[in-house]
Amino acid sequence: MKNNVKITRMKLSITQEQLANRVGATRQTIGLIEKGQYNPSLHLCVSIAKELGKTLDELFWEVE
Amino acid sequence: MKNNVKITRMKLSITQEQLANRVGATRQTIGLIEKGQYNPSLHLCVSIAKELGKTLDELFWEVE
DNA sequence: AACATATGCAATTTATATATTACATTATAT
DNA sequence: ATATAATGTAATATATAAATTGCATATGTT
Repeated sequence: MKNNVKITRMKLSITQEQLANRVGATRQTIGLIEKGQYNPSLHLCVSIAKELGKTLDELFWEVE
Repeated sequence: MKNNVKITRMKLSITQEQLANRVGATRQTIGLIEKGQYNPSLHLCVSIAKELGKTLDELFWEVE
C-alpha cells in the first residue's frame, strides 16, 4: 500500500508524532502507514490528507 | 462518511452484489458504505474506485 | 395475483486496524 | 563522545471493519 505520506510530511518538516497528534492517531500507526505495509481506514486517510494539505489522490492514488 | 459510490454505481447500471463480487467484498459491506455510515479500508476504497472508473477523490473527497 | 430480483437491516463471528507499552536503533546536536 | 530527539519494531489489548447467515421490504415482471 505505497503512498506519499512520508515524503509529504518531511517536506513540511513535521515529525511522525506531530502528525499523529494532529490527526488523532499514534506515532506507531503513522509509521506503519508510511512504511506502506498497512491498510488504513478512509477516515484516517482523509485526516492525514487534510493535515498535510493534500487530497486523497495525491497521497494514495496509484503511487508507484 | 458521505460518498458518491451509490450514484456512480447506479449510473453504470450494476447491482450492489455485482460490485461486491468484482471488488471481493460482500453485498452488505457495499450497502453500508453507500449509506455512508461506515469507515471502509483504503484498499477497499481503491478497489471500488477502479471498478467504477473513478479516482479516490471523485468518490470520497469532500462529498457534500 | 404470484414470482423473482434488488436492497435494507439485524445478530453473530472473524479478521484486522489501531492503541498501548516498551525497548532498540538511528540521526542530530552540543 | 554523549545526550536528546526521531524513528523502527515487537507484544499484547481493544475497537471496529468485514463476513456470514438470515429474514424483511421493496420493486419490477409475467
